Amino acid sequence: MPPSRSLTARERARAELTSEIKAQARIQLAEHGAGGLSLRAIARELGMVSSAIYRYFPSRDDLLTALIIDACTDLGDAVEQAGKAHRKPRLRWRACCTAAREWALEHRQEYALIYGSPVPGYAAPQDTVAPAARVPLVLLDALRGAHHDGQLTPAFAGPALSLTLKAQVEAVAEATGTDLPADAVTRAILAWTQLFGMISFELFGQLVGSVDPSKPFFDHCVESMADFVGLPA
Amino acid sequence: MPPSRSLTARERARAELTSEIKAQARIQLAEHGAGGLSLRAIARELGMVSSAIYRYFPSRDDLLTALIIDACTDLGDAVEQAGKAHRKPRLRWRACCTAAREWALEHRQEYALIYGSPVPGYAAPQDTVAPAARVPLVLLDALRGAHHDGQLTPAFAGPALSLTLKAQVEAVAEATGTDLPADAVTRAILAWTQLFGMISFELFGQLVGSVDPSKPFFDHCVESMADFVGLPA
DNA sequence: GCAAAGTGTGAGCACTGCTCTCGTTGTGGA
DNA sequence: TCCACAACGAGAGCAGTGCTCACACTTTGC
Repeated sequence: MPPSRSLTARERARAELTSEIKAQARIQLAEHGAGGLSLRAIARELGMVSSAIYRYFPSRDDLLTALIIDACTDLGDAVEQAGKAHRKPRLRWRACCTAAREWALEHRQEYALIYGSPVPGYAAPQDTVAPAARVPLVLLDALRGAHHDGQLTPAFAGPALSLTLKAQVEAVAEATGTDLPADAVTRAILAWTQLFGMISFELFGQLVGSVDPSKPFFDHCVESMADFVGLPA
Repeated sequence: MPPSRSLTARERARAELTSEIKAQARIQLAEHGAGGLSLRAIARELGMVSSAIYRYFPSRDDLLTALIIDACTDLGDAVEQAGKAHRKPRLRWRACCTAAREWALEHRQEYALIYGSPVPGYAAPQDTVAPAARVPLVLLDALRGAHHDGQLTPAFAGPALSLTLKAQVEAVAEATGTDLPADAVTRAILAWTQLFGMISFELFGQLVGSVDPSKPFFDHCVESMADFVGLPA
């Protein structure tokens, strides 16, 4: 009975098996995609009976949800870490975008889990919203750096914000604790959708007939959008 | 034995049943999503035995592929028709973008089929590429209209195209038979990825914490991107 | 008129998610 | 130290799936 020092044997075993299941699930995910993920196959591979899995995950969808959350955190870590490596806002922006794409290329099925179509009757709305929000936060942070240096100068004025949009965006700014003007936040969200639109198109094969391989196009867009949001060269 | 005038009774029956199957499939698709599409359930609903379906579609994936192609054509029709309703390039651009979003909102599961994660070990690459290319073609066409009037003036210069990208984009221009400069085509592709990135984010629930409901944001982005590609007001 | 092709039937295989019961085993309190 | 209890794994079983096959029956084209 370890009072504070650690977990009981059973708890350790549980934690270990839980992550073993998830690891095996990730393997199957990479091989057969989200649709081909089978609890029975995982159990078989782990040398246990299928019903035992249900001691750890109440249902297949719960396993999927756990994988989604893990994937979000993993992607968030990758992007955050890439951002931290640079101080100059534009370099930071570049690094974040590139890191997102590279993570996606290395974890195709997990990316599809997060940004593809919601697989079941989509199970996981709330638990995944916080970890999924990390990437746009990092992008906003790059903008904030430039803004504080007085160097955030959008490439062109652009249309004025409607009242509803302005209110929404100001709520976002408040929630994320940023002091960027509504206009800049809006541009950042636009760039965010562009970034993941581009990555999704590349991964899901929508660009095959046109700009494929897509790295040159991707790099160009990252620069274009950096100009668009107003990051100094 | 109708020599030229029409199809034989069997052929008519076949065509009819084929589309009945697809219709029932679309119903199930809208209700349970792509993962929940069941051949047996379709057969049951149509009052036939499940194995009979295989006379019409060799496999579940083939049915899915047929649905994807139908969805692409449907979306393409909607966007093209919306485009045709306007002569002024910017209005045309607006109409196309809005039509794409509205179609997506009205056909969520079918949209997910086309632009979501490739469901199986993705089955359908070649047959779907032509119909899927129609939307970007319509967008390019709006640009072409402005270009011919000498009114296509991008909002800012933007980064220069790398050699590889330039070559790729010129190949796209040639393949689509447009005389737009490489720079304009690149901007159009960027806008295309932004458009569908935004729609996907809205449909797949990525915008819930931020700009939701998304119409104001969508409209703003459409205008922003119209400025970006250089469409005159 | 008749062989051939097309079509619906029903049984069956291998697989899935999930539930339930039944022994076993580790846990924490008395 | 013992013991009740919770957690756990095993195995059978249910309902559902995609898909195949041999079998009848009907339409087609020569």
